[in-house]
Order: sequence, then structure tokens, then C-alpha cells
Amino acid sequence: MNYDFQNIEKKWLKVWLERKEYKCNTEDFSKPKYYVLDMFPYPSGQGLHVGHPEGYTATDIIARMKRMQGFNVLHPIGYDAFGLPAEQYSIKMNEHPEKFTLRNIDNFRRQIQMLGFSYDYDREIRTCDPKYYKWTQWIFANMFSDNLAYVDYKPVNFCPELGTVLANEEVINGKSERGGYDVIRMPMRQWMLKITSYADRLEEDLKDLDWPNSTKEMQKNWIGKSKGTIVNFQVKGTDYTFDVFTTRADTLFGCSYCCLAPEHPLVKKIVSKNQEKEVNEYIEKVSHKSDLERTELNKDKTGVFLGAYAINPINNEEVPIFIADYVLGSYGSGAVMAVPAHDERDYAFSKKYNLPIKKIIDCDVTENAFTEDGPHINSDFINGLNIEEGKKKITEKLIELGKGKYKINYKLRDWLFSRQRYWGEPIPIYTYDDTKEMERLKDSELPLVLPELDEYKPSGTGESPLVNAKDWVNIVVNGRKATRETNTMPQWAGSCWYYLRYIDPNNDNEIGRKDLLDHWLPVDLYIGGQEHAVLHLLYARFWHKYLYDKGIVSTKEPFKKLFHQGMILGENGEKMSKSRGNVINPDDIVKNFGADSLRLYEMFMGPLEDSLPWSNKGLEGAKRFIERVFRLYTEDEFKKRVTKNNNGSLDYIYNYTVKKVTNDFENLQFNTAISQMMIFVNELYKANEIYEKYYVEFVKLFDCVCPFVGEEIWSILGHKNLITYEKWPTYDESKLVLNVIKIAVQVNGKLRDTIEINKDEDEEKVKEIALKSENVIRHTEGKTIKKVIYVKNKIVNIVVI
RNA sequence: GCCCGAGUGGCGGAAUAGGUAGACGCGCAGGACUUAAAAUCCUGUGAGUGUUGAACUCAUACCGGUUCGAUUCCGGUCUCGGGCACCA
Repeated sequence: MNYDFQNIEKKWLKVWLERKEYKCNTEDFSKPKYYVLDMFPYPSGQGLHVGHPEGYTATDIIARMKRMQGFNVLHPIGYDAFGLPAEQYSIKMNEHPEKFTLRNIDNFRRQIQMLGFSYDYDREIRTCDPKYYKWTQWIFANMFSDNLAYVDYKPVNFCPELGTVLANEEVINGKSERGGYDVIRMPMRQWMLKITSYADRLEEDLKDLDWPNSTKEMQKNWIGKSKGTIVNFQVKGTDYTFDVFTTRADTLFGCSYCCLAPEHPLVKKIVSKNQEKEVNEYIEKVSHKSDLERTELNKDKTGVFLGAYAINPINNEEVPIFIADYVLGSYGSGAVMAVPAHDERDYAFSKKYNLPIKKIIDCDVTENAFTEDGPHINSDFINGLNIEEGKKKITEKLIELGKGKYKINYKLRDWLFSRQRYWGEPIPIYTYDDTKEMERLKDSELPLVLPELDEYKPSGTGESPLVNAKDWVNIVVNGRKATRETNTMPQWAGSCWYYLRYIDPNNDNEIGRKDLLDHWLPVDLYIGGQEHAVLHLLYARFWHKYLYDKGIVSTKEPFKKLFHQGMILGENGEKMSKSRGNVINPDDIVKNFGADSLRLYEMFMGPLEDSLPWSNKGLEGAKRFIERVFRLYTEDEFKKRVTKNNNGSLDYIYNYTVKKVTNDFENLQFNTAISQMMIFVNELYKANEIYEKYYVEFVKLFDCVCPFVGEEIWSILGHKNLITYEKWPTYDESKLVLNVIKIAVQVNGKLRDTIEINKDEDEEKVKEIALKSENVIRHTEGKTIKKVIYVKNKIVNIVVI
């Protein structure tokens, strides 16, 4: 019998879908639950690429194993369906983005099913579905009520030529990606979400998560918590004061000037008549720069003296006040105390403008600032102390003087949550024309559905194309005229809470039934690309914590265990891309090799987290292994060797294989699990007798990776039931104990022989055997044996001189 | 520049509470089957020396250290990948 993968895969796919084989009954609390989730895809026009099935196969293997282990498994899939590419396509083709998107989703679904993933397809979610985004809007509306959503004016990339706002990715060197037109920075009305009020919890709760360290580290850096001191400086000869945030309060005696951000509100109030012109010119110059340009300028620090002086609260010294664009208006208090001797940036600025450099730690500052620790000098009451003690003493003194306090600062900024686009969730807010008062839609008014438009072209003003839907925008509420919000939500919105909706996807009355949410959350295993390490994963955690505060969910965190699959590179080791001509299409692979081969190959390539180059030869090897397994169950040569009695010859290898595969699957080490299955199959090929139980049980291990051929073999073995809910094989630890073991014998750390000993053999006996080895004698003859080291059941090392 | 991670055969990769480096697969070579080929099955395969089925030397990016023993631990250097961008 040949391995006819095309018919096998067609046959079982049909059976699985018709029977709804992988449907999850979420109401069944009798079994332990396991929720295994993939990051849902954006349904692009190109369809699935070979990177998608890597993560999906990994979760599918886990889902299949967990089902056999008796868990009630929730394994859903959906589509992150709002987004820019669909809108751009619509502008070009003048087709509704929904039509285009749904067509893509159909194609994705076909491809996903073709690969044999055991999703519960009845739970499919599409973020662009009004039944879904009703609840995205509902969460937003609640955040608005709870003062976590607010309006602010923030600069955006506006392209006058295209009449639209561009995302950062669409701007290349200050020009639009399409057309190469000028892009200007322009403040525009935006919705913001107050993620900063969750900064401390987002940072704090990271520590309990079973997540990759690098991802936790990235989130930590992004949140950027730092502990420091607020120091209050008075402007000389005025009542004005300003706060400075510093993490080095111990250096306060070394402060030789202060520096405000150009946009600091105090600047215009304290600038001297003489300096006014120069200062205004500088502010004007800086305000034209985008953040990026401002950063590029940084090699050379610039700034201007304000003509004003500040009084250092610790010693009443007068120091000049500057403005400089290296001080950011958006971090801390937008002002710094400059200590050139012990800060690189202040050092560079001081050198340029010839400002004094005052050491407060004995060190060499002729070339660079000194940022390390040491006993303080020139610092009055903290002389002799180190950094930590110095900070504490100074801050305490400032508190006593009423001139400072401890302060925790974060780099994290509030989340710019609106887009001037059509293809996104409408923001469920309107503004009364008369009072300009904003109001959220009532629950009963949700979903606020996107209106149909004649065309999807930009409005021309930078506002969303929705401004053109006059009937939709202009409404009357309680007899008062009002205007709907025309900004839409960013693509991140729908993905912030989708994992929760899978639990109760068709519930129109609430976001999810409480008992179901409580039972199924958190997600036990979440797999997806590392490109989402910060934004998606931070935003989702933020929303989850908000829902936790509202009592909607009962866990503090949404994703217990997280894993990132690596990238699959082209055969040349470069990133796959059309322009490089190294793209591998899963449709072709499935057609020519079968879904099982693709799955097996991608799991065997190497560690799941690594980025690995594609290899057609490797793929062929995977198919060869499947055929080798298939032959084992279909050719008489092997079938006639199967016995009801166990002669024990396969006991060790079978039990070891079950143990290793189970553990490796659990740890997402699929490459070594598959390697072990290959070793087991090689053994069966050599065996004269094959114990039937081992022969049958192995199919369950193999099935997780290659479910089509697994199901086929299961049915060939005469089973009436499908393999899905069979019992996972167990292993007998006692069969893993070997009585005779081989250990290494070294002389001076170099391997000279291997000897066979009984397990747990007496130490003296082992040494005796080792010393009798011919090759050992050759290397010890005429030398003095200094000592003999024996590590039980592992190694003997003879030290000679 | 700072933070994180990784460097092992011709290739993808195994093996780290320190204990026989190179499992498994790919590729390559040889053999069996065949009129022949493909497929399949079996065997060999880190580099080198050698009396070529003895034995030895070298080898886990590079240099040094700890140890009876280091791919594994420590210090330094280099390269690659990812992240951040003056965060006071």
C-alpha cells in the first residue's frame, strides 16, 4: 500500500469537519481544562505563509496530547480583521474592505483546515464582525466612563498631497512611502488610553509569568520604572519654582546648571529680556523637528541660556538655567539638574558651552563623566558616603526642607488610541454641538456599526473618511444636535481581549458568562511571534487588568505561559520575501508533500524558538519518515512480526520513548521528541518481534504531529473510534532501569576506555575493573597513581603523575 | 551607545545540578535488490596522524581562569541576531 497522502488527508479532513470532532464543550467542568491559544492572524491577501503553521502545529500537538491526557481542551482560531492593508486595497479597487477581508478569511480558513489543525471552528472570531466589536466598543465606553479614555492633541504624520495621516511605517525619510510626497508633523485631536495608571501593576505582575525572559525584559524596559527624587528649585528673584526628577540625588552638590525642555511652560515666564529673541528662535527651530530628527541631531547637543538663575535647595547656590532639546518635555518633569562630572549628557553639554564641571566623587573627568560609585567629596554632610547612602541622606534633607520627595517615574506613555481611518472599530462617543460635552453610547446602542461609504478615499483634511458619512455623523440626541466621533480604533483594539471572547463567542448579552470566564481563564499556553513582545502583549495585559478591576475576569493576567516561535527563513538563510524570490507557499507544499510532511518538517527543523532556514531536502526527509512509519503498519513484512506476547526486547526503548516524547512535548521541544520517535521506529525495523501494545500505542504519539496519517493508521489497525480521545500512553519507570551500564574510564581527564559494570556496583570493584583495562594500563605504566575519582554509574577518572 | 540572546561537523541541530562532544535528520560514499534506474533496505561518515577494524593528536567563535575533568561555571575579546534610542 502506498502512502497516498492526498486521499488520506482529504478523507479525514471531511470526517473531522462533519463530525465537529474538535468541538469544545466549555460547559463541561468535569474534566480539568486546558486553554491553548495561537496569536490569531491578520488575513492578508497573500494567504498563509509557512511561518504560520509553525506556531499552529506546536499548539496543535499540545492540544491533541492534552485531549488524550483527559483535559477538556479549548483550542480556537479567529482573525484580526481590521487594518490598514484592507483599507488601502479598498481605496485602490473601490471595493468595500469587508468584502475583501471576508474573502481573505475564507482562504485562510481553507488553508488552516487543510493543515489539519484541531481547532473548534464554531468559535471563530472576526474582529470586524459587529457582533464582536460591539464588545470592543463596550470596553472602550466603560474606560471612557472610568476616565481612562480622554482626548488630547498629539502630533501625527500628515501628508497634504495624499490628504491623509500616515502611520510611522508609511513614512520614509520624511516622505510618504507611496508617492514620495512631503510629510509634516501636525497636531490632531486624538483619543488616548491611560495605560500609565497601570504602569506599576504591569511591571510588578511580570515576575510571576511563565514567559520568555527576553520578553519580560523588553516589557520592563518599555515601562521603564525608575526610582528617584523630585528636587524643587526656585527661580532667583521670582516666586516661580520648578521640579526636577533625578535618580542621582546624591550628586546635588555637583549641580552646575539646570536645564528645561524647550516646551516647558515656565520658559516664557522666566526668560530675560536679553535672551528672549535667541530663546524664541531656538524654540521655533526645535518645534519643527519631528521626534526622529530631534534624535538625529543628538550627536551635538544644543541649547540656549535663559538669562535666569535657579537656587539649589541644598546649598542655596545660584546656577544658570538653560533650555536644551536633550531634555524631553514628556519624561519626568521636563527639567533636569545638570551634574556634568557624573552624567555623560550633561558632560557633553558643559564641554560645548564651557560650563563648570564640579566633582563630587574623586575621579578623573578630563575626558568623560564618571558614573560609577565612590566616596563623595565636596558634598558637606554626605562626604565619604557612597551613592546609595548619599541619595537617601539628601532626599531626607530635602523632605525636611520641604524641597523634595521620593518619586517613581515611568517611561511608559499613554496609548494613542485613535486612527483617522475607515476600517476600524468606530469609537462609541458623540459630542453635543452646543456644549461640546462628550457622551458615550449606552450599552443598548452598541454596536455602533460602520456606515457604508460611496468611496474610501481619504477626507483630504487628515480626518477619517467617516466625516463624509454625514447622516451617520450628525445625530440628534434628546432633541439636541450632536456629532459622532469619526476617529476609529487602532488594529490593536480587537486583539486586546479576543482570547476572552473565544470562551463564550456568541453571547449577545454580556462579554462572556462569568462562570465560563472564571473556569477557562487564564490561557494556559499562548504561542506567537516575538514581534508582539511589547505592544500587543502589553496592551492585552492592560485591558485584562482593567476588566479584572471591573470584576469581569478573576485572574490578574491573561496569559500564563507564553512562547515565541522563531522565524522560518528562506533556503538562502535570508528573510522570506517576494523581492528575494525565496518564498515557500504552504499550498504547494501540501499539494506535493502533504500537510503531515509540512507539520513534521517544521517541528523537526530545530528548536521552536530559533530562526531557521527552510530546506527542501529536509522536507523530503520528513516525508520519508512518514512513509517509513506508514510501511510499518501496512506491509506484511512488519505486520507478521507483531505479537500478543511481550518478549521484553522493546521494553526499554518503548518506555523511554513514551517518557521522552511526553516530556519534550510538554516543554515544546518537538525536534528532540521527533528524533526519539525516529529512533523508536528504527528499532522496530530491526526487531524480530514487535509487541502489539507498543506497536499500537506509538500511533498516539505520532498522531499529534501527523494527525492525518495517524488517523489513517489508527483506522487501519481496526479501530472504529477516531483517535482524538484515546488515552495517552503511560510508561513504566521500572523498565527504564538498566542492570548493566557502560561507563567511561579516563586517565588525567582523557577518555581511554569504556567498561561495563553492574548498576550501583561497589566503588572498589569498579575501580579495580577500570585499572585492569589494557589501555588504562598503557597510560598508567611507570607512573604514580595519585588518586582515582569515581562518579557513581558515570565515570572513573584516574589521576597519574 | 545601552539591554537581552546566541556562536558545536559539509548543512539543520543533539548533549549543560560540570562527567564518553556530534543523538536524530539532511548531504555524501559503499553495499543489497533490479536487465537498469528510481524507490526501499543495510553499512560507513568531525579533522588529522597511523601499522588504516591497534593506537594517538586536535576539535564546541577567540584568549585566559577555576577543576581530577569545562560545549556547560567565571573574566576578557570578536562576530551575528533581537530590542531601545539623550528616560535625567
